[in-house]
Amino acid sequence: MARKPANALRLVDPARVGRANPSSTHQIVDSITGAIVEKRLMPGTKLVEQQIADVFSVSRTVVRQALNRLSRDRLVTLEPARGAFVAMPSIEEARQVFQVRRLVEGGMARQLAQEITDQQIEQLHAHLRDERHAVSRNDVSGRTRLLADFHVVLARLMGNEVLADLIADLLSRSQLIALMYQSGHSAEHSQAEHVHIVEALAKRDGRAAARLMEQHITSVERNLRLDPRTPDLASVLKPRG
Amino acid sequence: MARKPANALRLVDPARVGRANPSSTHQIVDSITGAIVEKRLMPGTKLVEQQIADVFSVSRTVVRQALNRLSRDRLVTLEPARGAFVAMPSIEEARQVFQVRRLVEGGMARQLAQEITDQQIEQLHAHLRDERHAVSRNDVSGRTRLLADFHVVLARLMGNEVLADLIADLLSRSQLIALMYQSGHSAEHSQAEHVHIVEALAKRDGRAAARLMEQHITSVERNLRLDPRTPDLASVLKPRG
DNA sequence: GACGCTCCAAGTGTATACACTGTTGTTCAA
DNA sequence: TTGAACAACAGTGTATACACTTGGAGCGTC
Repeated sequence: MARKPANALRLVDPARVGRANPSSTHQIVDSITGAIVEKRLMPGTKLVEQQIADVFSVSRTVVRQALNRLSRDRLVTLEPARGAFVAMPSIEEARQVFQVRRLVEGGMARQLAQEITDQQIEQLHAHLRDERHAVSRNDVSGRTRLLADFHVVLARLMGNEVLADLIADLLSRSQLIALMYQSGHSAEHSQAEHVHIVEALAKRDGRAAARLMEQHITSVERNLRLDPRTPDLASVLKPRG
Repeated sequence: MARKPANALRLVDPARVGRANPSSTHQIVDSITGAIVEKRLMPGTKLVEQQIADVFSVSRTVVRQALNRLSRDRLVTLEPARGAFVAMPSIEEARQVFQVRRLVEGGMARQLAQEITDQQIEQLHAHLRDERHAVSRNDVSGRTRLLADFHVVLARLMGNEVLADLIADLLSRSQLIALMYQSGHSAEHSQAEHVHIVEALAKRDGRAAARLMEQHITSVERNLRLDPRTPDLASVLKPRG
């Protein structure tokens, strides 16, 4: 391997070359995604390219790629010549996302009930156990993740990558929405609903599974403060009173 | 309008400034999308950045943005350090896309039947007329577009932008799939199925609308040559014989 | 004092430079 | 003749330079 340096100066750390590249772009995307989901970056926050570049010691080129990718995930919005901002999904958009989720996940539950195997049901029970532990331990970030993962796990059981990606997408949007319109939904409640859904699946009752899934999503939505009478302005301006 | 040149040298055509910017990136995306959908670029074709840059007289920077955007639409795949290629969706992926479409569009039809207005039904009839004309005129590209648009029009009637975007997405993937696995589906057949769907919607029969939509999508899928026994290799190598 | 204007700073959009990767073709030894 | 090592090249990945836009502060005018 020891080949002579055809070029005297080598600006890139040779150790990084050839490694399974955690692609700095991807790393930045993950970092910002995490920051948004964990409320360290609030909706509306401006994301200045150079600042991010400095943090990660890369050029703006890479940061821009990351921001573009984030904008396709709807986590940030890009305003031409003005910059990137943490997305602020509107109430209308929030409603639409939940409507689509009812449609997609309801249908998925109905179908899954018809083809689920005993082994897969056991997987779901394992997941429910994890959820229950996180909830009882009051592990907030863990339980949030697990409660969201439940939906992706179901999608994966369908063996349909396209569907799983789609649902993962809707979920990340849901989480931004939940964070923006402060969800009052209790984790215990969600967890209980998940249990009911799995029960219906175990009974191969597609009708019930679909209905419960739709109710569950509706219940999550209803616990958001999607009230047009109190526009975001209110909560934004209030603190100054 | 005649404002004095504050800066002696102005490298950008002033006429473009301030206009509704057709954003060169977007223009490139559209161009390539069109070329793929209209079969001028076949699946697997390598897209060399500099060549595209030359064609549009822009830098690789802009081209890379466009390619990134296209890759998120699944129309091109990016292979690290190797380049961009017109996507070649696998048979498995094709099946999954159609399964998701049945799920989403079936559910959409069911729901739409419950809330559709007379005026919207008239809109659909108008669309069906356009389809029929294009089919009878043997306007291939026009009818392809209209037959695909039918599904997006339905989505838009739901007044749900998120859903409409989702379906538009699935459709563009379907079109690439159709083009890759040479669809033998007749336009007349598709058109007739659309008519049946609209009839069910007009009767507010959600059950039937959903069933017909699912059958329609299945019928389109069945007419693809999704046959694992004849791998793409065959059609790719044949021309050289 | 409100309005408009000019100028400046911060930040985005695009072009270009250059290091690095992957590939192909060539040379040479077995 | 085959195959390995190597050299050359085409093309991608990233950094950087610079033009342009936006927003706002300072300044003069009414």
